[in-house]
Amino acid sequence: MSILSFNLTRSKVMDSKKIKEIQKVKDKHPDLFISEFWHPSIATDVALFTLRDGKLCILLIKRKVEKTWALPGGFLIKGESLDACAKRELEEETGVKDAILKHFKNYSNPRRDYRGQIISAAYFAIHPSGKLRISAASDAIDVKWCVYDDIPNNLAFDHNIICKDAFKEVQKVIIEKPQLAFGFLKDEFTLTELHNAFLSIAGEKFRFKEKRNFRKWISEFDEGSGMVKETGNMKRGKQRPAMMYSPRIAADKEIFD
Amino acid sequence: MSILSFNLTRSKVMDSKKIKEIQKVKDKHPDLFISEFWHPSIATDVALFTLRDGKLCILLIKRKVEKTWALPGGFLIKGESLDACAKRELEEETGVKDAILKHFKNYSNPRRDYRGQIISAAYFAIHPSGKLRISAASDAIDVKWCVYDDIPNNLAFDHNIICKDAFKEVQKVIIEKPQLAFGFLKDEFTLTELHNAFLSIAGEKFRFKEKRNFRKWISEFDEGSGMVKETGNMKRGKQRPAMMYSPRIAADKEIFD
DNA sequence: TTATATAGTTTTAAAATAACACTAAGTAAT
DNA sequence: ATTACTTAGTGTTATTTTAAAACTATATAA
Repeated sequence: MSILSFNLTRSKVMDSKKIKEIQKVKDKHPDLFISEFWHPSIATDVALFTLRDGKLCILLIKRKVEKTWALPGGFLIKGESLDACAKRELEEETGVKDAILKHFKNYSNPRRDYRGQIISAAYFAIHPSGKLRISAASDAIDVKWCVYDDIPNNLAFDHNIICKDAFKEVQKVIIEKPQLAFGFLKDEFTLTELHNAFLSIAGEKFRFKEKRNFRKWISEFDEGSGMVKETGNMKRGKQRPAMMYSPRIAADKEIFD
Repeated sequence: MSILSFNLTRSKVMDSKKIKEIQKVKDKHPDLFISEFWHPSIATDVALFTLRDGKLCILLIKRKVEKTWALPGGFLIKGESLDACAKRELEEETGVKDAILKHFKNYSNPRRDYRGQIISAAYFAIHPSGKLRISAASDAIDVKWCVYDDIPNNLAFDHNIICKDAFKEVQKVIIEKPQLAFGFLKDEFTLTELHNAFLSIAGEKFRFKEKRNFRKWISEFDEGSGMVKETGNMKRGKQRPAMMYSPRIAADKEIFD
């Protein structure tokens, strides 16, 4: 199969200079060009959520090429699973290694990306804001936390839709698997902080809007043994100190079976 | 170690040196990356469920090459979305055009298919058994309905796992969105048939095991307007005739938002 | 006519949820 | 030191939802 026939997968016609360039890269990296038949590209996109000052925020990067804000993400590497790809992309762009990360939907409209047919396996991720050390990655010229309600409506590709779907998914999952809330918090937290996490994410959809009902539910969770345990430490601020807690049930990936 | 020596069979994520090397090539030839670099193959697999004599059954095909039973499915065609691919494959193999069809998980272990790195977007599908006209498709030498509990444990690739996951997903969805049960039934049905559908699929997980509680729930569903409506017809058998009903809420794809 | 099989109905007990108001322990200001 | 203020923390009751239980009705078959 000649290199020219790869053009069939592209809308633009290449000039001879470009063809030479391709040939060079192909010669140098033959195993990256093993494909004989047409395949789509496949990438992962990650909607990373956190809470900052009680507000739900999402991580956005500014794309080098299009100069528009977008979700972090990137292409699958040979020999890699999709989960590993999402984890790697997240690590590369944010330094986050231990986020809760879960696939929730594929986006495969053949015209969703102007560069060609690129299937996106979309993930949501959750991390406490304190631990983040965001570093602009190679294919990004800027990175920022964006309050969820203030997401610009012109994100790259279909990323506005992905953001909305990801948020809906997080709302759904936090109600089905409340342990997910720990993902937003640090190792130790007060019950008020935990309650606020539920209210910030699920809002009206969360059953226990009242402090007392919430605390009762938390303490009776999982056959009465409780969802959290006291750490013995107190959080001291300008008012009455609050008991601090840590999860009794792990918040990591096992909550997804 | 160069990119060239990267081994396809290794499951581990590339180390940072390799990633940097690849990134360099990507940076140097950004527009080549999409269509020219290595891509995985992508396919859809469909777990098609139905009820036969009150028993949950799944459609299996016998693969021409490996001579093993497997789920129907196939490769994505250029310009096609994943949903369209799953729908097409299902139509080609079973003649079913109007099944409920939903993606639930990706399978992307790089060694899941001996032929190479093939990502599978797995779907579950639901259809009443009466309407099926199964026809052996091009890459299958046999097709059959298999009682779910009797699935052979040596299905092709990771299809045993996909079957289990699909079943768990159907159980979960039928409880969250009870309209899914209509997918197993014909246009008209009795309340006993509807009840049996819930019990056959969700079993112990279904809340309304008792006839009277089930009927109350059905009639009060959706703000008291009821989940079904009488058609005026009666089902006549060897015993007392039963009123027939049809869905008041559509069972089609809209139930998935 | 009688036996049998499935259709169809109502009430009560138990459990889960929702609604409700006050006391406790710290800080900041006077 | 007293007072005002802010957040932490706790029990009880009404309401709603769910679970569990027995009997009558209508057809066919023998």
